[in-house]
Amino acid sequence: MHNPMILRLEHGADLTDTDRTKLAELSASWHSAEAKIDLIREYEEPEHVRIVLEGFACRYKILANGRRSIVAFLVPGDFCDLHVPILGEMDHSIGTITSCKVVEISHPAINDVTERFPRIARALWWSSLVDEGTLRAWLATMGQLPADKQMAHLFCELHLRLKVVGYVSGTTFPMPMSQEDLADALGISTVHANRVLQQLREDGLVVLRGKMLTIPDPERLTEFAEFHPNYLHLNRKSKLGRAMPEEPVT
Amino acid sequence: MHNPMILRLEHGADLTDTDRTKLAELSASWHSAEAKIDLIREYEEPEHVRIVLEGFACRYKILANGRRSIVAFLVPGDFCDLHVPILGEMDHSIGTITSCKVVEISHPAINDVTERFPRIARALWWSSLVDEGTLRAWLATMGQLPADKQMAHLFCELHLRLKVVGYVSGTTFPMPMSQEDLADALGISTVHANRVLQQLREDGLVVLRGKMLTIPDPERLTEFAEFHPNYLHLNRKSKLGRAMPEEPVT
DNA sequence: CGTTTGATTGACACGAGTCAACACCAGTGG
DNA sequence: CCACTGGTGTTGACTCGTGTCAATCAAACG
Repeated sequence: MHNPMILRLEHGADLTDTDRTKLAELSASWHSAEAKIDLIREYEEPEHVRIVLEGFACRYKILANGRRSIVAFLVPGDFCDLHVPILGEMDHSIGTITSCKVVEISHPAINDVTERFPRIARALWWSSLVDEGTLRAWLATMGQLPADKQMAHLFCELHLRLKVVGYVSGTTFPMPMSQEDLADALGISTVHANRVLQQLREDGLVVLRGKMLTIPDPERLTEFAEFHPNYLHLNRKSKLGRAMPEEPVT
Repeated sequence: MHNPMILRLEHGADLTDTDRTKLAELSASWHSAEAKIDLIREYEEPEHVRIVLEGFACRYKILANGRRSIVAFLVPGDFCDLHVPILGEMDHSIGTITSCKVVEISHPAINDVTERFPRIARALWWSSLVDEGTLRAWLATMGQLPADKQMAHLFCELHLRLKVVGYVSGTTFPMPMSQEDLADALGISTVHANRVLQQLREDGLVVLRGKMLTIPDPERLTEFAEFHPNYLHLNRKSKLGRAMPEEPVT
């Protein structure tokens, strides 16, 4: 099963084959989105829930001074707007970073699924709560850690999240964010993002070639970043150490 | 109806009298908690869901360097750990700021209510999603705004949230956080928090006497802070302008 | 009343922002 | 095929917001 959404949701509930089949069915028809476009904008009230099946995107807000603040990265398998059926209006925008494959599911379809498939409902609930935990972790690191550790923390998180959906081979994974994206996510200037990234490379903590990032010594990076993955709540499955099949994905 | 939880949840769903009665029943038996103690600690798996009926508390994380990061303030009517039934382990701690009245509801009781009272279920879902929106707003302001605007933004938010639960009279409301609390929430040093707060007072943006904060000119403060309350998703009810009864609470 | 916690102040250091230039592609079009 | 372009990454010089350390003051408290 290569569907990243399903791979991820497995961590949120004990899915059955029936559940998986239903999820696969839901994500069968996707459409493409270009890189660097908005999928949804703040104040809109989207008609459906979207899932990123392939590619990278981000949640962001534009502040009054014109600056962009990225408040989350979306990787394959992530939901864009599970909250919309309840909240109505978007309180942030979602934009693609790379080109993406996106699934759209109507609200009625979501309601139907959550009513008929309680384990899926639980997994969606879990997914939303993990997003919340991730926000808390970002807030804590952004508030208290210097920029180099923040960036290292982000890389640790991406490493783990991408491993879950099978995008990591060895300790190498795609990291298509530009330095501006990183800067907007960490709340620093692009110039500073550049310097911090250089420092991490000089120190041998990360290797960045093309858009692929390699972590030569994950333990060292984890310690440096003060990264504690508990907020991702992946413990339902075995430790992830090498428990996940390492299937490189194009 | 003076129950702050109910006042708040009214914004998340169209509650009926039956719903309100049930909610009142759930929060009938509370217990007191002292100021400056932990209600729940990270890594624990609490047995029940807690609600702050009276008093102020905060969610926080302690980082490896020993610093405390406050990632949310809890005001009367807020839930402590709605997510625990799904996530299991806490990924942060909750500590009181003032003494509090706290309600504890067992997981089975919560499950029972959400199954039998769909509007309440929807309101709880809403509550959790608003928490998430608030985290996004904090992350954006913390990342991009200077400390003085951050603090002003926090005051605007507290003003509105407390107005919903009837804790605002005129434009004055309780603000019992110490400067250290504010500093830990904004990710700045206590010294800087002190100076920023002084500046806001000098500029006449806020008046702080005792533990009561007054906003002489809400519009001016809102503009200064670049505060957009859309992330609190209170629009279900009328504008809140003076729609809320102004009932000062001790 | 001493003791303690929280608020305030000053001097100094440093992380990070800003501005501005320049280098390095990849894509485009003549 | 090669200039031109725009996006991205890189670098240096200077400024400024904030942190740190340390001392003092004020108010709350047992």
